[in-house]
Amino acid sequence: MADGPTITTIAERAGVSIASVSRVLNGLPTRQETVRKVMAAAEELGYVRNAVARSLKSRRTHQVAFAMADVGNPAYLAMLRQIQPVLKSAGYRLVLHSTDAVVADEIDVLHSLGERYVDGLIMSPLRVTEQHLDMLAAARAPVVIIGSVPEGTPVDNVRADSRTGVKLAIDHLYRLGRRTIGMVNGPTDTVPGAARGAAYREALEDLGLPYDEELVEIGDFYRAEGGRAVAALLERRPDVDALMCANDLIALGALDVLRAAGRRVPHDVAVAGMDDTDLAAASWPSLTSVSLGSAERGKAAAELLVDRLKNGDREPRRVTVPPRLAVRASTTGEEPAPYQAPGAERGTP
Amino acid sequence: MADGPTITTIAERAGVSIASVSRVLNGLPTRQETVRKVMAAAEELGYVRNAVARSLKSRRTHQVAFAMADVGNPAYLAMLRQIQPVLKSAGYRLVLHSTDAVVADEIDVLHSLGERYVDGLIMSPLRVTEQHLDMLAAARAPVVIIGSVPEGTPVDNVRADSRTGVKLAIDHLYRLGRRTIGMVNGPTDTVPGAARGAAYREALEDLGLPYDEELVEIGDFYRAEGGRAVAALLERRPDVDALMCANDLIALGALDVLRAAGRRVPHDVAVAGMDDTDLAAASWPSLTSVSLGSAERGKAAAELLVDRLKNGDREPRRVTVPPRLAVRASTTGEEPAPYQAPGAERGTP
DNA sequence: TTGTAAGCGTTATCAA
DNA sequence: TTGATAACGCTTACAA
Repeated sequence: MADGPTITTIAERAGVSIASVSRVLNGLPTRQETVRKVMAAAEELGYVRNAVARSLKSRRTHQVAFAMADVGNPAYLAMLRQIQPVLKSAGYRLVLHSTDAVVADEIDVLHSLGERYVDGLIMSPLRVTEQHLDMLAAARAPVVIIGSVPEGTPVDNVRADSRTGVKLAIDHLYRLGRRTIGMVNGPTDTVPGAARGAAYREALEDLGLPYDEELVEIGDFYRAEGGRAVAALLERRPDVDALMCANDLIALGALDVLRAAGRRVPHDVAVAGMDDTDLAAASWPSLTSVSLGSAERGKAAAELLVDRLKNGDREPRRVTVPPRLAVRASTTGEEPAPYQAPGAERGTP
Repeated sequence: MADGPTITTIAERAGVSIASVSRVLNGLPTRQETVRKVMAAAEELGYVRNAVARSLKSRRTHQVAFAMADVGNPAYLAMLRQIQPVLKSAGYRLVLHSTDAVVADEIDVLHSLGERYVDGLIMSPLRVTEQHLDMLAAARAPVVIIGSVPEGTPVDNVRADSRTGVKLAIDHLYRLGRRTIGMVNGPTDTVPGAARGAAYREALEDLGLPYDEELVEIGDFYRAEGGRAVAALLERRPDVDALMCANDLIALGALDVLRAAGRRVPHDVAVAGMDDTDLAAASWPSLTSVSLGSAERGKAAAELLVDRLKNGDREPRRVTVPPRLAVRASTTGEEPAPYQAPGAERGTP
């Protein structure tokens, strides 16, 4: 942990000026003999370039930040997993910010761009407030937002399409012959809750099915809460033959409760989740689930940012990632063969 | 995205020297009038300190790196989730490195400490090679290793105890009356594979049970592979009444295959996994699983590093985190009540 | 081809 | 209490 050598140390050792050292290190035209001497000295001293000093001079840190509410959330994790390699291969390090779903922390991150410790930022805010928009307009580094921003906001933007996602699932249930399709949602004062609730209603309308408030139950985006909500729904409407759950955890809660109630899935009640997390493939029966393309959104966001860091100013771009329905046993009854490898699973070590 | 103001800009605006600006900004004793002028100018200009310049001067970046094979791996994710808040509250940013299980990449990360873009590093290497040890001895910043390093290695070190972990599970199975306990392991040329295989053998010995090679099957740490291995084992030893699986994915594969074979879990065959991932609680039947304390290890590592960054040189410290057995239905047959909230689940948004 | 020197934006020393 | 100035470690004109 001794103090590292600098170009000055090398210059002395090699008997040349620091300018020559720098030139050699950067591959600029230099006399062969000088190159040799400098390389030898650098080698002997175990020289490594000081990234901070380079950044100060070049005004580039080769770092990019990714800010989201919580890495533990599978959706953000999926984004992160795609963002990382894109940045890495473009030569950027990744700085991770967890904002714990606190808006003030998000604003903080935007503000901290002024410190210039990163060249750009990818942010997936919970919701975009007025304050966000103000800060975005004044941001001191390029920002890519994963989520929706108003037309005209001067940032690149990647969005999901949860409305179409819900529709995919509802249409699927309808084609399977289900006509009494309930909805188990999370709080409707959240962005996803509101969007998914509205989408459910629209999807029914498109199919000519009546919207019935009795078939809708609001809980929270967790397994136990989801289970409770499903129990209440079943109590009220024992004739329900399908459940559209606003996320996978709620759907797992639904499976718990249906099993306890002696209802067979999908024979009596078909169940669909959303987000297509690892849990969907792990549960039994495995869970049909709508993927909103978190992985793709992460990848797109990283690519947009890298592109912008190359080409300073172009028009802000917008990318919308289409949803995808992963059909599994909880609606069709057909478990995949046990030996068939599911997607990218990860385990020990 | 205009070029940000610097202390020079402020100095001009306030009609004072840059030294005064710096003093005010750092809360050093200054005349009230000067403070006012400087603060006003800083405010108007929307000044934010340049972190890079500060770092160059102070030789501290307030950044810490965490390097592991793959964030997608639940064990590393659990570490990350604990590391993040510890660092954050200590005033450090987190730089994330995924090494993709490539040893050269790990060495690279160690080498890059010389660039001084971080004040310290937490690393969870796959295995610690000679080269690792050489680099660690010469590391240009404090390092905490999650994993085992030889006695005398000059780094703080946090380790799990997989041997005791396996023993916990085997003892549990034994107490439930199982006497023909099979082992489904991953490759034994990996560190976890070797350790868990050896621990299985020892645990049996401790109980006075014979070690029988026929009861051991090697596959890989994935669900499909695990299933295949279990099928082979069942074929050879249909009398097996319990399966110790080297991780949760293997255990899920075991559940798949046992179900397909018409064997009831746990009535005919009890199943235990390892790592206690989210999947263990999500599966059905829910999975008894050994936690090796990834979360605790992450937390301990972060705390060790923060402590060392405060108190330059103290003796290297070693922390061992004890394993814990999460008992669930795959061994006891008792599903938790559906309404009972499982651990910290995360979902939408 | 090489060296001198300025400058990136700070902090910190030293006189005034 | 303040200002001029020298670092921090690097890149890059500009001169030699």
